[in-house]
Amino acid sequence: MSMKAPRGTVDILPKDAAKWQYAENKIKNVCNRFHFKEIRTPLFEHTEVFQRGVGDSTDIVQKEMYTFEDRGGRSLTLRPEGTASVARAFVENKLFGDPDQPVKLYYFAQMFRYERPQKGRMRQLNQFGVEVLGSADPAVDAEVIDLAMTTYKELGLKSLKLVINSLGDKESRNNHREALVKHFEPHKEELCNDCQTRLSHNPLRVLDCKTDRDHPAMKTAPSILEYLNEESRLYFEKVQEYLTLMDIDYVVDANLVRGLDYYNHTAFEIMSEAPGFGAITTLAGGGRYNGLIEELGGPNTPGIGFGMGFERLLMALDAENIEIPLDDSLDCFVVATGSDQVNKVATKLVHQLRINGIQVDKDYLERKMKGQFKAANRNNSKYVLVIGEEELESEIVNVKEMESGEQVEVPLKNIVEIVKQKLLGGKGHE
RNA sequence: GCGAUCGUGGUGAAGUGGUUAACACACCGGAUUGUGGUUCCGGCAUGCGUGGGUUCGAUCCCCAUCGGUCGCCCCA
Repeated sequence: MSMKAPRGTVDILPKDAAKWQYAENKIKNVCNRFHFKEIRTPLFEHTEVFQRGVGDSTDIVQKEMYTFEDRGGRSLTLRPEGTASVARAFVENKLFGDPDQPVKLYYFAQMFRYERPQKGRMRQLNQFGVEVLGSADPAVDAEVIDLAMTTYKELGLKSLKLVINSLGDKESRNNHREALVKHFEPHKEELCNDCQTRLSHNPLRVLDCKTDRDHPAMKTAPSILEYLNEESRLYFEKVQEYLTLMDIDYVVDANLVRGLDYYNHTAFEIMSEAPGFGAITTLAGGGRYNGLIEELGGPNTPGIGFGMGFERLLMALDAENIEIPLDDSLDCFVVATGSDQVNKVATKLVHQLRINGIQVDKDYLERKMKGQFKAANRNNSKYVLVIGEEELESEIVNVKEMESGEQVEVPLKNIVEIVKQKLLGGKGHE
């Protein structure tokens, strides 16, 4: 086999696609109740959107982007995440001028990151995400977190852990940054290579390092929480108050540092604690980004959002053995054997049933009657209609209920009506 | 980018330096000349990831390459 899907991509075949649809519908239902509206942005953007939106110092921009030049010599990039695109769309379409503020958006989108694939990490991945633009109310932070937790809970997940932190506002961040550099500078030689560069570019991420996590200096490092100014501290407290009154359990982790440059104030991650989930446990991550819109040329507008990995969501459902209710039954299968004329009548019958709202299929491989019944059986068909030479002549069709094996004769012209009645009479059909 | 491991038919999987590569499931057909889920019988046509090398001979040995899986970094 020479034609293969590119590395890090997968085909989602019908059996799995049904699960995706199920989860998507559940999530859309939650979004609707939270009064979020869908937004769809392009699959690719000018590279600059991500360089400025996500941040030049991030791993995503530095080594994970699918960037290419189009025929006009423009540098374009397949989106590696959702927030920058939505922010760009917000600015470009002047949504800040919409009387309905804040603007509450959600999206389902493919993302692309050039990485080595492994469990829960693909080069093309799917995310459900949410962005709220135009409000700096801590209740919005709580609402966004609530939305994420609600979707997980309604899908049946139980082993969840919500971790939150505050990165503070610009002033707090700068003060903390200085303190961090001062703290780690004397130990610089003892830290790993990555951390040595992090120290100058983004010292916050040193705290996140797993190689040096046991270094003594790590434990005595200044916590961001101690450097929050009054305003930032109060903000963070408010967010926690709201979470508590909504009965959302959380853990504060001062070392939670999100990888993207644009975050400030609230940062959070939701992880799965289900056994056998694999090395990667983060299901969703997000945070507040109050300077981003301005950075992209819009007015000073606060924002917050999260991205939720769809593949990881399905993995988590699997890890917790949550059955997804899938209806793979078929209303009706038309079995036809005989002359060309029989096939014509059968084809017309199938069409008529379908336009009358009935789910129907038939054989297209010239199988024998037995084979056609097997096919009907394989497709969990509730009813089988048999048409052959005899039926053609008498204009009476055999309607067989597969489960009971009962069979009745129905005049061809009444068939749609009768099948409809039977399906409605039988319970469980929607 | 680094590391480990694997790569046999539609699927799951045995296997060996040497004329016909098991078995199971699935699928199709027949027994039952127009009725399924059980049973029995039969069929499934140059194939052992790809390219080199060693050898009289390689699916099996060596090298390379591609790909899958898992892990590191980082993240969804």
